[in-house]
Amino acid sequence: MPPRQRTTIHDVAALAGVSRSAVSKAMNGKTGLAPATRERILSAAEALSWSPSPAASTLRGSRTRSVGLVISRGPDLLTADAYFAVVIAGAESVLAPQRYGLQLHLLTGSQTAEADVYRQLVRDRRVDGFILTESRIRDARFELLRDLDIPFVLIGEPWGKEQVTHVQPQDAMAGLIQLAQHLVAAGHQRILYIGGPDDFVHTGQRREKFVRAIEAAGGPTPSVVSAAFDADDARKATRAALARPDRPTAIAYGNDTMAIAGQSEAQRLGFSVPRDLAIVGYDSLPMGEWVFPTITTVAQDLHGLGAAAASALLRELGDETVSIPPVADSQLIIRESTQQQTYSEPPGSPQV
Amino acid sequence: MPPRQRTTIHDVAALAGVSRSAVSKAMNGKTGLAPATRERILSAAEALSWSPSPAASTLRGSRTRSVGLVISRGPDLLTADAYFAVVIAGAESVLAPQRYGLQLHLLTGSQTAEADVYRQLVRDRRVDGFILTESRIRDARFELLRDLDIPFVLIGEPWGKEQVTHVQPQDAMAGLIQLAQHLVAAGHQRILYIGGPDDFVHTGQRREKFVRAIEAAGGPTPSVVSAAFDADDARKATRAALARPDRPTAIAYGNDTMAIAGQSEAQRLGFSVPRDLAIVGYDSLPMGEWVFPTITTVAQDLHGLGAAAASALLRELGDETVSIPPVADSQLIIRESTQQQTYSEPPGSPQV
DNA sequence: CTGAAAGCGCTAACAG
DNA sequence: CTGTTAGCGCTTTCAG
Repeated sequence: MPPRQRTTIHDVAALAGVSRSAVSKAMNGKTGLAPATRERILSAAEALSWSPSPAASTLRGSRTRSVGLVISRGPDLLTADAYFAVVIAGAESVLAPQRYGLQLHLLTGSQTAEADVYRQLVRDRRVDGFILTESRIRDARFELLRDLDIPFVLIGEPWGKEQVTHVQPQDAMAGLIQLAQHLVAAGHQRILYIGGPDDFVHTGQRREKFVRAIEAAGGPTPSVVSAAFDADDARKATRAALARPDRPTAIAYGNDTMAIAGQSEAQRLGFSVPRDLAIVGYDSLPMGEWVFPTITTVAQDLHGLGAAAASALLRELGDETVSIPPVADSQLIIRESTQQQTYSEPPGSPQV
Repeated sequence: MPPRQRTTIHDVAALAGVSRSAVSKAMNGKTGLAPATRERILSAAEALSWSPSPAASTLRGSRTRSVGLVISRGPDLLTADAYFAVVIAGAESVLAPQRYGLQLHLLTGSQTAEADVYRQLVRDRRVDGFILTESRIRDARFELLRDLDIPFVLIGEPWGKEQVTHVQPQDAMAGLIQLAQHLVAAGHQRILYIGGPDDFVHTGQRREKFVRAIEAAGGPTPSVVSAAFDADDARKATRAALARPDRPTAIAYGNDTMAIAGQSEAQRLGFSVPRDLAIVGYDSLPMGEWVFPTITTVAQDLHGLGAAAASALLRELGDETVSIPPVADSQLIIRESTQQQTYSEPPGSPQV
């Protein structure tokens, strides 16, 4: 007795009493089929629980039904920013129902290695398009992917005047305005912004928006410094800031990771948060709720961004039926690290 | 002028002056080729920077050159345990050089959804095998994947007497023994172990090993409780434990996430760590170094586990040439949360 | 040790 | 509106 045969387009065609090309058309939503016929084919496929073999379609020159996501970071930052997990889960939530897969590549190496990964993925026809995260200044990926002639969607705002399909929150400013009002209402006189590395587009934007929001709220113009998005740098920057006689009464960080590390460093130096110092982060990673005090932050709709990016990409790939889900505005989440009465005078030196 | 042709096996055959089947053999390491010929073919492929089209190979009935990793967790835990990122990076480090891709699926839903994902991935011939993480009690995935007749490798020890290929640290006990000696040397009289949920295999093992290690080191038999691996439960368990008159002088947690959340809760209750209470975690996630005090933990070679799992899977898939890299022993990392002089008497009540 | 030939399952062009 | 046909690029017998 021969082993059970894999069901193919042929079986479905036979069951529906049509030709294989009719089945193909039905499955790919092409025109040129009587609605009744299409219906019959679709239910035959359903009955046989058949769907086109991605390998065969790919070989034939059509799509892979798979999208690529390449993440390139130092090994530590990878674990640091659980950021990605949520974005991926969001993307998955639209990809899976459309029977698309996600090829993930986690790189800890150089930029040329990154380019090679893209190139190879395209050359091997493993993906139909890419989702890019973390928009960079002078982002080399755009040109590369255009050369490779493969669609892509960026999460975040592209650098400069680049014309690239991208998704972003409706109103990225919203949460920062709330944050500014919150800080100004608390009466902070000296506010420091410790931002991430300058090679990301969002870093500068976030910083500028923060400064603008504080000014708009009638607060003192914040001073700003840059760190490297990692814990070590955030610590150093925090220590330096707190050593100054005119030390800040509030520090805002470019992300939650830095805020957590910074807050710990302040505590280690003997400062009490939020009594001596208010701390705020950005992203609203769950982690911010596990530390003491819990960290006030600006929540981004990371899941929504992942879902929107995936949808936009599917549209680029020709799936006109997919609609792009809205991304929620950013939003202030007030937690313990800023829950304090009005600051009028700088707090006394901490006892160490 | 016609558009540039994709280079195929034909071009390589022509350049090397052999037949296409010879090229195929050379690329797949099959026997039946003169070493010199093989050499010539390989360099021709190199020169044209050609490698077999995965789609064509797959269609032909050979492999996909892609492995699957399905992670199934609540949305919060996903971000919580950056654990995965390291494992994936480790796997990638062996997959990429072998030109294998990784299909990632992040699920936040039910177990039946999980089974469907496996089934579909296999049916669509999207992967050649799977890497499984987080060995579970009565793990249903084994039977499913055996039914689907697809190879897989488990990270961790399988449940019960299951015969499944798996990878694990050489000596998982090593770090716990060091930890026990460390705690016992500090003179702790009452030690509590707050473990993770009972549906994972490693949870029970870790707990038992910890208890055994403490006893072996001459310490007091620890009491144990289970939480849900998430921050909320860890907090609750911690609060309950600290409310008792015979509260512990040291709490060991099943992972760093819980330890961080637990430590914060203790601080919120007014306890000073490590003065009133020692805290230890497990995993050595970078996050443990960002909080104050930094968390003593047992480091696992997560990257090594990912790499070993990927290698083992490639071997299962017939790539006899890959060797399985060693996984480092677990190892105690002493940080601030246990750096304290000897405990003789229970500390006084904290002032709240 | 090598080459010729068949076909994996699908899609798109074209003829009916 | 439907059916026939010709490959996509590769691997694998099988005969030389």
